[in-house]
Amino acid sequence: MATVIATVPYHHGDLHEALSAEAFEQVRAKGGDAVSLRAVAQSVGVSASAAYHHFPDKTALMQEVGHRGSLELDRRTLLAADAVRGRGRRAATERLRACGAAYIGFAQDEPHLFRHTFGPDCAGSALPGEKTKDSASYRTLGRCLDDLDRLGLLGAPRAGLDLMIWSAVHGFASLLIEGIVPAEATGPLMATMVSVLVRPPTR
Amino acid sequence: MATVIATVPYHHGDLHEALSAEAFEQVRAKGGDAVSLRAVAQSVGVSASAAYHHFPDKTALMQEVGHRGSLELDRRTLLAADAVRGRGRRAATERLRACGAAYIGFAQDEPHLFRHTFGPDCAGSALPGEKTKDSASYRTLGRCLDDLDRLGLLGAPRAGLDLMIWSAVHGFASLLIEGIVPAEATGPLMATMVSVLVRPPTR
DNA sequence: TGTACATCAGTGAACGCGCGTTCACTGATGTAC
DNA sequence: TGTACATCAGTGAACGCGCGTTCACTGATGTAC
Repeated sequence: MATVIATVPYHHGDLHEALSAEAFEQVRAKGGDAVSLRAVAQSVGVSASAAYHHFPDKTALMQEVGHRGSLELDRRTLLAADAVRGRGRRAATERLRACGAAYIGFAQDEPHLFRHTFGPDCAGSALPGEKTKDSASYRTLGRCLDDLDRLGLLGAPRAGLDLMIWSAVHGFASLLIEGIVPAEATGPLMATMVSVLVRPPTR
Repeated sequence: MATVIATVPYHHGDLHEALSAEAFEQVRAKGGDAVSLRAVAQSVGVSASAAYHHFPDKTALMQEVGHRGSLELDRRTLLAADAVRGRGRRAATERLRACGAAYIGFAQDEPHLFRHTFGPDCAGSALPGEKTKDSASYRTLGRCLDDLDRLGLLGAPRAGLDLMIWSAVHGFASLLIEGIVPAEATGPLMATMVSVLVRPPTR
């Protein structure tokens, strides 16, 4: 019977990824302000200075966390929208509602991540080659509006609605996680949005 | 001719107020995260420990800053709404637009203050006897909607519109100050809001 | 196949910093007699 | 009117802390010959 001695290898393998993932997890759990580069390095089992071989400074690491956060938000909204099948009025309406609810749900489930992702340390400076403006979650909301538009259900001109609904959903999510607005208001808010945007059925 | 020796009095007069005002100013200029109790005390010309005769801890001081911030926001929105005179369709519509624009303008002019006021250090815990929910700026927006409603101009049921418009304005302001959405979009956003909420003139 | 060597990814000690908060203290104030 | 004294609002030194970042270094890796 051979004795196997598990050895921690001197070279990590993919320390960049490991640091980024650990930082993400710590931001998720404690919030961006409470995360230090030292703590992240320690959790990964590496000296703090090792991080400087992979990131120019702490800011860069934190920005990558923000990027991961927005990917997660994108994933959730897309998933919610795709889960609603059908091409009719009912489906298109429900899709918009579900997409908005998913956005808000992300903030509710992961408030630290949400704050960090849209906070001053991340938001302004998107990752190279990306403008946050055309984030996937924004585009997903837009596609829900397209569906409604195609069915002739929008009560107002299509242009500008993207931004309005994104603003409303984002603002509500922000107010919600700070306790300024109650979680129970989420359903009613999305209902109001729909009732304002979607023309009532002609019968 | 008498020589007047200006003496800094040992007792300050109103150190609570002075600290609060100085903290407000520093948050305004540098952002909440960059403000330390020590720096505030020093600016006022007092030892850091003196602050503890007036505030239980730093958090309490910062919360008071947040309160001042929301008062300023209230002041601006109210001022903007009141500046629009008249009782007709035109005035009511313009009043809503102006009120929303003032909210956004506050964020734009004082991003640090805006972030701090609605940030996790302040928002949740309102000052005793106050629920942030019925903040004056929220109520001012609501009164603009009331005006429109009274004229029969709302295209959707009145209930819920307050929250929707507040969310939209707040969300847009948040996205704006993080550079995610351009300042030029402010006008179009408010135009979209109006076009969505206000029934077109029957002619 | 074996060896010298350049390269890269780690280490750990140190620098320099500012922070919130506590503590024993002292100077000023105003009130009771 | 004068004085003793309790009260309150200051002081400044110290505690204990964790932080981001730099630096000279060393261990592992892989490639050229």
